[in-house]
Amino acid sequence: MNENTKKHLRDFIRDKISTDLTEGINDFIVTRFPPEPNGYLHIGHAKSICLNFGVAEEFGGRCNLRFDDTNPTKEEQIYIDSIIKDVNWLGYDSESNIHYTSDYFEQLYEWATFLVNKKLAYVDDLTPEEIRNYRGTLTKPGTESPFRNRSAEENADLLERMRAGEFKDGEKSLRAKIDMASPNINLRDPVLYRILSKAHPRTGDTWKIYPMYDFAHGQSDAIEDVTHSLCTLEFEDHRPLYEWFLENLPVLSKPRQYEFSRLNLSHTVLSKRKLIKLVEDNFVLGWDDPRMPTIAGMRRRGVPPTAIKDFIERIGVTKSDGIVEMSYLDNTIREHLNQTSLRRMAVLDPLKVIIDNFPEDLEDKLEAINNPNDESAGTREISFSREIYIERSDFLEDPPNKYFRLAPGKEVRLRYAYLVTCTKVIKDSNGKILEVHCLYDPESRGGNAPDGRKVKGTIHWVSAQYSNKANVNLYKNLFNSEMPDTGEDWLDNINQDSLEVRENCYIEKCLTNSTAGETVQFERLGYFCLDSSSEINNIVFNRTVSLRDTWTKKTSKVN
RNA sequence: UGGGGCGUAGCCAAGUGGUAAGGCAUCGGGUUUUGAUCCCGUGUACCGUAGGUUCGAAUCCUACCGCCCCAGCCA
Repeated sequence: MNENTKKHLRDFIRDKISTDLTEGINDFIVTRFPPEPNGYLHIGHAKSICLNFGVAEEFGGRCNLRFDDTNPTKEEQIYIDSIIKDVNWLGYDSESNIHYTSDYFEQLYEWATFLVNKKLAYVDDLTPEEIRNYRGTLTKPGTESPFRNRSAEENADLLERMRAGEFKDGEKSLRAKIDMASPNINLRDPVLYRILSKAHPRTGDTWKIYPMYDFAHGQSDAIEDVTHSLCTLEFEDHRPLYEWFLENLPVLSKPRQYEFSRLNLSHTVLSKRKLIKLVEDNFVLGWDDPRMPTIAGMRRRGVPPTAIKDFIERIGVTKSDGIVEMSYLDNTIREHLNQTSLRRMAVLDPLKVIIDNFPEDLEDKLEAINNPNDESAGTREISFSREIYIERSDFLEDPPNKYFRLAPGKEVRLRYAYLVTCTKVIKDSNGKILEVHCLYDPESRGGNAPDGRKVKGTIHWVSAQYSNKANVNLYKNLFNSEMPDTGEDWLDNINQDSLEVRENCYIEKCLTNSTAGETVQFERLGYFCLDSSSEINNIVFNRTVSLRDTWTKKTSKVN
């Protein structure tokens, strides 16, 4: 999709920004993507990334990458690094405009003392458990803390001593003085600062207290002159708090928060807690396991970033939460790869075919088209020989009607090579087919017979002599159920067959020059790319996504 | 049963008072040296339900129903 044909994206957020611009409420749009560096980015984050960076691009504004690093107990530098890499890979500038909430710790602290002096915040001695009990429930109002009415002077002193590290974790906290009876629980004197004796990845040991999300986010937006703070639906209840801080603090700009629904994808999980579980308990091989819905996993699987962006654009931005079918993502990936990927041949379940009337020592070099959708991709040479491999599923001794492949006495086209007819089947004592013998039509070089006879079936093949061996990883959905995320037994839904390793595959010679990340099509099979672990003596390919297959769909329906 | 949201075909989603876009999937058909791609066609959506206002309602009003989120010193 080039600039001219690219459709104009429209949704309630872009509509709002449009009118804000035309009505002069803003003259420059600033958004931000605010990940907490406590895990790898996944496809759900991609939605937020594409929205925030996309909107900034479309309206000529700016999008800040801001690490929301207010909780050192969970955050790590490796996550910061991975996030920068992933955002960049998606095609957005993640390096020249990086911000950290921790850069604002001093300012945030100053604002905390400001609230203390205005008697809008107080130091509470209640323990976390007591605070919970005092908070009330969804239907019962909370109770005010006995420490709620300390003097500004005492609070200022206590806050200073909290910062100085005079108290143990959990011993005291700073709370906003709002309304313990509010029907919105977020307004029942939310905690602003907690004591955490934990070194921070960036600020080290300089802080003993750390701001909570609610006290940090809106103010950070204000500091960065963010105009539209776009977040997911679960923060809707926090908006009154977000605004409360902006109204009661001497901030210089007034960002506005807008909420959209987060992405739910079928047959996978998209919560960081669950993804961490999959990694740490070795249900997958790591954050970048190709079965993971992480950006890193999809990259390793061979998914192009443009396909991810396109998918995000297709599903739209709304406030209604639904679940998008994984097949929709797969389909979008296929669509992109179909246009761009080079065609190659590989056999993943080899069955040897011997062409009895083909010269024994001849290496017949044939011409094959690299990409029928892109003439500029040109052609390549592939070597044909007397012994070749075909897919075991492309031969049937007793084929059903309309089986357009190889069978005894039947003729089939070997793609870009010759027409061959099966003459003999060799089996072992158990009846397993060991090899198949054929005769070829020497006049059919390239695939067409001079007499013009029609041969319906075309199958792929690889020369036994002029080829390389490889391992191929075939991936399926990580979860069997459509919505594994519901319920405590989500791990029971894991698909035990999500990874199938084919160790005896043959690939055409030129595939040895592949590089990781360059996805090619194995004709009639699907899209594949070299795995990052691949070595010259141990070539490994990953299946990105299969080709659509109406044949097996049709035959399995009959059964 | 406190508060905040959401309910348009299997899925996503336009629509903002004038008589239901589009994409994906499905199912047909055509082209094809990938059973892929491509092309053409294909959907009685009681617009959550029930009332009401109106000449006219998916759009406005009322009530009800269903689903999601909130009781971390997580974000």
